[in-house]
Amino acid sequence: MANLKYSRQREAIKEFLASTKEHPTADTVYMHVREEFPRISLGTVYRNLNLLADMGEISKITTPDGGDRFDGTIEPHYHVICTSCGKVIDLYMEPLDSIDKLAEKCFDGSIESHTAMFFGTCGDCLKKKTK
Amino acid sequence: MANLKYSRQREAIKEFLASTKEHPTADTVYMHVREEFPRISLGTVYRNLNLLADMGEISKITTPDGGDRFDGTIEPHYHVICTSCGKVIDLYMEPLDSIDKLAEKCFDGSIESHTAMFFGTCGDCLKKKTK
DNA sequence: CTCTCTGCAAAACGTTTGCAATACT
DNA sequence: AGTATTGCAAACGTTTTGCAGAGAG
Repeated sequence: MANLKYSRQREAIKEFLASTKEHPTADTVYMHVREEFPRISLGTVYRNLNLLADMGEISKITTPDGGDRFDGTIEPHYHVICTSCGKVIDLYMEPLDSIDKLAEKCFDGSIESHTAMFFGTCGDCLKKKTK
Repeated sequence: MANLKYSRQREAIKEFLASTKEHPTADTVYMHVREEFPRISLGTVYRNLNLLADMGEISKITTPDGGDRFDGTIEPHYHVICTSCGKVIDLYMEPLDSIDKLAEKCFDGSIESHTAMFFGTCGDCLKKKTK
């Protein structure tokens, strides 16, 4: 894990993720980074996204509707998926660490972490519905 | 949605799911149902799993390590994925409805539901580690 | 010089779909 | 008879991988 060499492509991927609040798919990252590196390949994008996620520098979000999404921040937070427009939205609320303890009581084993994801209608879509 | 005809294959799929506490992938369901219906196709298994999930008769579990899993019960409960053996284990704890309200306070929109999934080491794997 | 990283293309993987035949009502 | 469902095979979208060459240390 320490045998890591610098790569401009990886840096660009990281920078792009840091610059957006969206939660791009690997393909979207590819499209954008390609503006700076026209010859970059999708394979390289995937390799670096996985590498960065494994190193804990970015996070990988598994969604129920196929196609993982990536998030430039590893600050603990949750996500809401808008059931109307499909957007993935950051939800900064206090980490629900307590539910791990709750879960542990009901589980034959030991809980290390959790993920949670919310479904609902985002502000923009709510407005459109009211019209 | 009301134009639904009985099918022995669908019934067998439902029965198999009801008979197991595991959380089989579509392929595992296919393997088992094939014992009774040797000519059933994977496409049919997928079509029925999705149909049953849409009707709310079974549930579909999205996991981070590719390959959805299916659960014969729709009773609200959570799941733990063992980081050691990969098993998906039922976790019956009081539904965390309160976290929806918590989330709503931090969200510009309205929350309808949530999913949560835990990661940890199951009892069996803990024992093996102790040895 | 060595070892990692890249681009490319092919393959793997899980899932969906079009079609003609079959089963249900 | 009419229509939902099936088996089959092909297609799909996403992700991974093998390889030879380029780039970093």
